[in-house]
Amino acid sequence: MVKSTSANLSPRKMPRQARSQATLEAIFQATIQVLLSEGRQRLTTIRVAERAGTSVGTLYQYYPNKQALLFAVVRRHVTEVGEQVRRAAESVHGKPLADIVSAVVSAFVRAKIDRIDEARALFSVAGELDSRVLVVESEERGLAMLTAVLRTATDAKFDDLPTAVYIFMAAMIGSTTYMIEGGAPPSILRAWGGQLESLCLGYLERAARSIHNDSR
Amino acid sequence: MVKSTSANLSPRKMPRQARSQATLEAIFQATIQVLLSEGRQRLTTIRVAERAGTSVGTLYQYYPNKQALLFAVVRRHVTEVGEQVRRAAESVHGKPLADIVSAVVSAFVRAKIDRIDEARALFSVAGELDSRVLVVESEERGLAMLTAVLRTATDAKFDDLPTAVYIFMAAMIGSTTYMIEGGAPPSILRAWGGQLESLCLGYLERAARSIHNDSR
Amino acid sequence: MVKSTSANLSPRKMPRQARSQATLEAIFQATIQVLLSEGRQRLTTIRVAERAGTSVGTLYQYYPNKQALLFAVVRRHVTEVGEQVRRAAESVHGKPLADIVSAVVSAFVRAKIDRIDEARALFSVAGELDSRVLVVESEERGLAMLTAVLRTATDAKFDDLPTAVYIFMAAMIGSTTYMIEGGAPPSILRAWGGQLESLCLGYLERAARSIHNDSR
Amino acid sequence: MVKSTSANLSPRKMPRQARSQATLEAIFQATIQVLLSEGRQRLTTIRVAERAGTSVGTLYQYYPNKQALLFAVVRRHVTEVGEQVRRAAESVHGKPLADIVSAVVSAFVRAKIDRIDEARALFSVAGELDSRVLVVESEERGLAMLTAVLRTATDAKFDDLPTAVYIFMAAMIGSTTYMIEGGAPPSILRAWGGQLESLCLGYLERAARSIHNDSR
DNA sequence: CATGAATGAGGTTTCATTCAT
DNA sequence: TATGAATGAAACCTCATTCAT
Repeated sequence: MVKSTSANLSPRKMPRQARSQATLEAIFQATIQVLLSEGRQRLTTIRVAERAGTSVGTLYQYYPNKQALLFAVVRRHVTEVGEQVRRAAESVHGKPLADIVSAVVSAFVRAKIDRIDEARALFSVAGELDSRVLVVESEERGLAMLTAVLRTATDAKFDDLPTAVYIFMAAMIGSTTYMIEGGAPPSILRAWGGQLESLCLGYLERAARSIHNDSR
Repeated sequence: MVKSTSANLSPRKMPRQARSQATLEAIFQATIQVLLSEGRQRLTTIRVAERAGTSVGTLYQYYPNKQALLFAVVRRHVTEVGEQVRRAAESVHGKPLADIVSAVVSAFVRAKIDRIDEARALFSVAGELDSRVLVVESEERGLAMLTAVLRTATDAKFDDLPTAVYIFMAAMIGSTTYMIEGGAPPSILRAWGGQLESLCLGYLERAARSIHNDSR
Repeated sequence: MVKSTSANLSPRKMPRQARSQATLEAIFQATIQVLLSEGRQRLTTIRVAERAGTSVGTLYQYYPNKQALLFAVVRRHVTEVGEQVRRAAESVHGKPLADIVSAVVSAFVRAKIDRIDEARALFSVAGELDSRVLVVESEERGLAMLTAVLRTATDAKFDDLPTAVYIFMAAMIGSTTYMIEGGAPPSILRAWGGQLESLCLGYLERAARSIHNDSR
Repeated sequence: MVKSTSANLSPRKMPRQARSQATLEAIFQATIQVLLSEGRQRLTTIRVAERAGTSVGTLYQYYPNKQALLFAVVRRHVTEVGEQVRRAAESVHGKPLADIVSAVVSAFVRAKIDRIDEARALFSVAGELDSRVLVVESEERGLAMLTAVLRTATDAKFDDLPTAVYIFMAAMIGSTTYMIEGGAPPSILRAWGGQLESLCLGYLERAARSIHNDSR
């Protein structure tokens, strides 16, 4: 078995033919499905190949080993969610705090819920050391991005911006993960966007010396 | 869905001899240590026994199977953290919201940080279905407890208490998990109690029709 | 009583490639050989695989577990012996008692002796509950078959046919098993067919009201 | 584990104190009970000790190893059954064939049925090499004994006495084993003595030059 | 003597990975 | 390229036996 060295975790090839592309995607989706239906412990290469409608041999043509498969699932998820949030953040540069929080939180929640299967599958892999690498990378990009946009808020200045941003992110990501994974009731799931916005905004307002503080 | 055998997850015997008691505890601690140093995937019964300074055979005298070992770790953690929070909550019945949040949050944070090894170990097992059972149970007790205490807050009434409590808990547990697991810098770790209190209180004040709302 | 899991005792796949077919048969024969040379207690999957010239992994591609291996050996033996006897019995419908007994007994003895390795191997597994299932099934078919043919005997009618048939079968199978397993001397082994015929015919004549009883 | 060398199979001590005697017997009976209720594969020393109401340690005070336990069960059974038959045979020296067969067969059947638990338990151990040794020994004594008594039959002389005796024994023991183990219906079980007598006598009369052959 | 905790070899089974077809 | 049979290391778990208490 391949030990968790950081080598060899990237896909083997990016095939140009359409058929190969389809196979690759089928394997990718199958990985998620097996993770959801069987759990991390029962995720085997043969099961994935079967669910994808191919054979193990073919699977190994695209991914050098099993870790790479998990890596791919995690990477795609965090990349895409990150991308959605980045776009939202860019569109509210230089707006008031409430607008920024609203845009960022709702983009995040939408992205997660659109990919809820991926999110849950990812969770069962969260304990894995190798997946952590990707998540930490993405976390750093997220912190930088949020720091940048919050600095432009027209109506709030933060004494300790790094801390505020960290808590913001922890609240947004952590509590959403808790909810998705904990099997929250539909009523909560529906209200999630608004509640999370309230949670984050409530915190950030407390953390900011609001510019109009005195005029209240 | 992941199959849940649910068979025989309770410890095999509670031995009376002092030697046995020590062995039992050594195995318990070894499980946590191996989980932390090697991760869930590399947690093997032999490795646990070795780290505990015994043999596999002995391990199996106390736990009927590997799942039971994990079960024991998770159960003890959630039980003890839950207990700390419960005590704190009882001591602030009928106090103002800020006091309640402060007491609950700081009890939770203290309990988690006192058991930070257990908490991290628990995380790498979070994906396992069997552990979920315990966590869900404990969640339900937590919700009931928080609902009860928040109802007694002298200065806040909630239109939608169930939702507010759920978000409160998700924020408290979820973001703490995120932080502990994400490897937060010491500066954050130190500030955690206060920040988390701010996060939760900010939210709950927004969610409450504050009694003195008008007099502001 | 011995617990009967009764799960998954049928072979895993019937492969089409010639290589696989050969492997399957090699494993089958190896099971018998190991049973004979080492006994049931020392029949291990690794030993079987080694003797078959393959690896354990391969063994498990064909049989889902060890029980299934034993099951296969027993099933094939009782099926084939049963088949031989059935054919012999059909060929003597409507003949005199002596002819019927002669045909049935000699077919049985020949079938057993032709497969004497299987027969001995089977014996060391006889205590196993799962094998009993098959044997009992085959016993029932045997009783039905013998009942049918004895009813057509031209020169004998039985007051209590069910009992007579049962004793006939018990004598035929039981004493042959005893002999094969007890390590009878070659002289006995050679004479077995005739002696067993004598044993069974002696009994059945006593059990029948012989039609020509009076004219003797 | 002790390999099946023929060493060390005898009980460790024959205790004189009554309490020890009782313990020894309890272990003996427990072995049979476990064999019947769990099967050979699940016969473990701990299970036997528990069922006997003692501890493994104590068990090992009386038997040097597990094989010795099985050995003891088998030995006692074959010894006692053999003894019953021997007494019956002695009582019919110099009597007619029918009397001899009747005495021997009914003694055998009675002895077996009186110890039917032992008989069944013994069966699940039959495949074991070590038990075979005892059975073969006892078989030899049996053959000698039956040869001796049949030679005194007043009304029958055998051309090939060794063969006749062997078949007699195989029929008696083999078919009884088949019946007991096959789970014969009660009707058969009740009729067994008479039927078996008929079986054996039918054969032996055919095998003998009956002295009064001419006078028929 | 009795107990039962401890040991660890050995058995069963799974699964990532390779490679001949 | 695709397939899936083969491999064997490694995981889980059991149990005969010993020995300190």
